Amino acid sequence: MRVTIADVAREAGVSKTTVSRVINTKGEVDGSTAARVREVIAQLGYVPSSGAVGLARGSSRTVGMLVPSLTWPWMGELLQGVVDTVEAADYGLLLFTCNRGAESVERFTSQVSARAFDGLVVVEPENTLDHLTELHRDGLPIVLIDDRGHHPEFPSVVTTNHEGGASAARHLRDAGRTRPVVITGPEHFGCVRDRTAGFVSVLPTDLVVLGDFTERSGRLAVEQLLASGTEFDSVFAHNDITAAGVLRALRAAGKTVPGDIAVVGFDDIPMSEHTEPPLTTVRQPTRQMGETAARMLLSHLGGTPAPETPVVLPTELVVRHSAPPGRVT
Amino acid sequence: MRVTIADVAREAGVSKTTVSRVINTKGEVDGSTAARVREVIAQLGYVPSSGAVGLARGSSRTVGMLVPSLTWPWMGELLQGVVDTVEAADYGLLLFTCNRGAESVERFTSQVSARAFDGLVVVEPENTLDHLTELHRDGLPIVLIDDRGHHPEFPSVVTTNHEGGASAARHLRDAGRTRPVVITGPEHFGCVRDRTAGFVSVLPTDLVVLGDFTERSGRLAVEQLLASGTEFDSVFAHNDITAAGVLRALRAAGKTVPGDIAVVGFDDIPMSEHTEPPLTTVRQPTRQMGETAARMLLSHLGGTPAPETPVVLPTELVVRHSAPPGRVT
DNA sequence: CTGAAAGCGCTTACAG
DNA sequence: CTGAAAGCGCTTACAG
Repeated sequence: MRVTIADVAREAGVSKTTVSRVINTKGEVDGSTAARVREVIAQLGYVPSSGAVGLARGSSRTVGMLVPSLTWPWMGELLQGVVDTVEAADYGLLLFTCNRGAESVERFTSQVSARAFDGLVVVEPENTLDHLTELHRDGLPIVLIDDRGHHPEFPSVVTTNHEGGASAARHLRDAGRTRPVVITGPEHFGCVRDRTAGFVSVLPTDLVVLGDFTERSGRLAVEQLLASGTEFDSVFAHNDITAAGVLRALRAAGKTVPGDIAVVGFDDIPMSEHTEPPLTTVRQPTRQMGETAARMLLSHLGGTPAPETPVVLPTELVVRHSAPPGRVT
Repeated sequence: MRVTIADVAREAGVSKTTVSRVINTKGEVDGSTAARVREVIAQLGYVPSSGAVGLARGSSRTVGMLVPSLTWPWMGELLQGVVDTVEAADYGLLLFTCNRGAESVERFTSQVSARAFDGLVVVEPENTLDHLTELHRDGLPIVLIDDRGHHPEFPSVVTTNHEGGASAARHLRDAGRTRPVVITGPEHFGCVRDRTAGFVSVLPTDLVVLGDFTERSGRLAVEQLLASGTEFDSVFAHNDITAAGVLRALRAAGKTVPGDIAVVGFDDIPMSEHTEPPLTTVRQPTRQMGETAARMLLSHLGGTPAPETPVVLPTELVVRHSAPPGRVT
């Protein structure tokens, strides 16, 4: 059987209260008593039951995190940001995904509802939003990381999609490009509208192609543009995966980058350093967003009221060879 | 205050026992009684406390996972495999990292020791091995996913590193390559020794360069080989990141791939499809390894004894353009 | 400095 | 079909 605090107490010849005190270094305990208790703990291999601790203390010291998928290229950084912050505060992190349709949602519901955690960080909720709203109303602290939609009812962390698009446009304009193509993500996403709006506010264009954030959509878009004889001197893709497809299709068609066409992506995922040529892109502060969301949640748990408006973390243009600075000669 | 099972019982005019029964659909409950209870639950927004449930039931229905880093390129797949399996079994997943040296280990110790979970999946334990051994001896079920070391005392999941290396060599040999270079990872890793051994067992070579799994190490190795005038017609890199560096250095030096030099990597991370040219590589069944490890842990928790010997999942050669099949003409 | 006792929110024999 | 009561393993006033 599992060894409990009672076993330790008996073996050490003290009360459970005293054992609890030395474990939590709370209250005065005689030095030699404490030493003896610690010895017994080590000898018996005692570890407290977090369930019991949480129950007695009224808090689990655990936060939950709900993500749509763990294999998205920027998810690792985001997760690392959350985990680091949470662990530094001596909290645990309970991870959930909801990428399997209705079944996952149901499972999430039952698991999440078990209230194994004190608060929740959610990344781009899709079909779970209704449920989240309900949980939030019932008192569960929630922080969102979501560029795709606007959710004024939740505290959230976002990045500067509009300005990010604008920075890409300024960079291309300053390099002398005048005929840009924009390849977007799915148009119902808020970030997609913002990125496009920011871009065209600086560098207007009628060459806006609807994509879907896949490598294939970048490839297809370029192939069709070339086939139709459309003239363009640059591409702004709404994410790096799409930009990778753009690079590939251009190369296949014998176009040079950046000579014939300059290419700018969005995200700065790890791959983007290694494309050919390396990709100029609008960096999302992914890890920082994770850290910030976690910190907001933790301080909310600590009693600080959550900010009323979304916390905005700036994007940053990372210039590499696919769209170098200045005019290409 | 939080609403408890007692509140529900009072409001519904039944006992806590009855409420518990309808929640867990256990034992006979009158239909109309159950309906009323469910109504009250919904109305009050009641959610059970998992801490209390776990305490009463003697199990947390949660497994832990300890990883060195979340940003490694194949970690997403692995994690997804574990999470999917764990969630399908209605367990929760508590995530820990230990990438911050002694401090993390200590934190991990205290958190892990809190026994918030019934079992643990560990990916490449580094400095935590002693502690894990102790926990394991004290009765915590643990499953390892670790190619780097051999740990006969733990149940584990591994892949076929030796055969993977051999398959790369066979592929190059069959394509007529006779002067391969091997760029390894750090030599104290078991997987590194196995990959090299497998490779040279098929295609012996004295051109084995010590690398460290970074893109830079691939680049430097190629630059030095070229500078020294060493002749070679192919490269087997111990991971895809290194192979990406190899491709880059070759291109910079004006060598064609696969014309002058064929390149084979190891891992098949998402990036490898998008390198120039797309990378031929030895695929690790990363997601499957995660699934398998989780399944082993869960069935162990269910009472099935863990397998005595490591469970081996086969690698698979993925042929792309950096090393196409057959002889290059 | 130390301990007895109540309480955290559930589940589960046991009894009816 | 339903409920009273004990128990899960801790923490925390309260008393000494």
